[in-house]
Amino acid sequence: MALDHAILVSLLEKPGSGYELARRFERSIGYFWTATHQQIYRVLKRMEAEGWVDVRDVPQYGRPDKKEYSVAPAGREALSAWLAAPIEPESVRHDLAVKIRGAAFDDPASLIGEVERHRQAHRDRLAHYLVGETRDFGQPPEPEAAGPLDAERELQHVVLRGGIAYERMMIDWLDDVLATLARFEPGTDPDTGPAG
Amino acid sequence: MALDHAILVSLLEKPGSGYELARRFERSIGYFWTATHQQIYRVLKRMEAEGWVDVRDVPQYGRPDKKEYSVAPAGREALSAWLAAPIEPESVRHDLAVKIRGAAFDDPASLIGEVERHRQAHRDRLAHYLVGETRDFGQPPEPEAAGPLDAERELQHVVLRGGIAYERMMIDWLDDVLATLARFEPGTDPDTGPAG
DNA sequence: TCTTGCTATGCACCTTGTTGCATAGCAAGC
DNA sequence: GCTTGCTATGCAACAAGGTGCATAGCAAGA
Repeated sequence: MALDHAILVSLLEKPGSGYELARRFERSIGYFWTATHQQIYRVLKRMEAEGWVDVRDVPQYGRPDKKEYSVAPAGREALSAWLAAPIEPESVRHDLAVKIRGAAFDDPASLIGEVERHRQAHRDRLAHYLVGETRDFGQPPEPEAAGPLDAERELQHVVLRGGIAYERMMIDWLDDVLATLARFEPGTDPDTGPAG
Repeated sequence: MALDHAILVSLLEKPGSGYELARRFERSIGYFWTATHQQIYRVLKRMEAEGWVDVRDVPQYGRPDKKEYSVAPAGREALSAWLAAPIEPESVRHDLAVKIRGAAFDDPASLIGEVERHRQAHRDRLAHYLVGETRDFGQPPEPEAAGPLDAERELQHVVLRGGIAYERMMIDWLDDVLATLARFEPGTDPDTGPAG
């Protein structure tokens, strides 16, 4: 299970509470791994029991207290072991591709609106990534650290570049899909005919 | 749940047994939706109980008999309803991206072999797609059917083009990842130091 | 005062997905 | 006769993920 490891990586990048992790999973990490706050709290509890993370109660003023989690040595070891073990290339699940092939047995043209909606979502996400890239990686590292490479920064950047490449590819492909769908007349259900 | 609908689409393209569907999910459909034979048999059973599919016992010689499933009218309606309902853009889960960001806290260079393995898997899949594209879509549709568009064929092709674009994007990105990882010295664990 | 809304944590239940195993027909080879 | 291997279907148990709901502190505004 990689949710464990995604949380460990996030906590190594910066310790935080379950709530804060859930916010991160709506942003940066969430671009390549999704999780609800329920899953996160559950996994944190289990990892605490296994000694992978340490907890610290943090009193707060003006808002409820929180539990700040950080990675324990056993957690680092578990992450190292996972990094060293080979994993299978991801198994994809594209609902939209199922819909597109399914549209052949319904009305292809009626799918155009849905595809446009997805295209817009990918455009929005791309724009968001590009803003983040300029903000976080627009300038060269830090003025004083001209020598050694900052692994955390460089690797975060290459993952972000992957996200950007993915969104661009998706937008181009969805344009292709739209052009293909547009070649069909509305109401061309192969079974019920043009009249529905 | 889209597995139901993926199975319905596959059965509309061609009726078949659970076993045959499982084989398809290792090939064409499996490129954008994965399922084991266990899931398929379970879903087929449920869809049969709901009247979405019809079953026909097919005696076979030289091998065990099979049950051939086909889509019933209620199944077509369920598929139509799903096609008309908006879905959320997919939630991605990229283990490899978690590994890449995690490598910043371990030895980045030690991830090179794993990334190369994934790159090769994507090259293999791309080659496989391209062979299939030439085989199935290399020639224009059918000589006699020069008039109306074949929705099933065109939409299968645009989905395949999406798979091809995805694999090409991944290969390019993994080249970028490899170039990035190569800039780190082996054994540069930020905590244990170069000596390990 | 009451409501709204954000922060913060968590339980219970249900659905999905995965793993391991079991059964059985039939063919081919040793 | 025995084993191996492919076709074909399925159960049981478990792991993972998702939905709905509950609780609670605190601030701001109607």
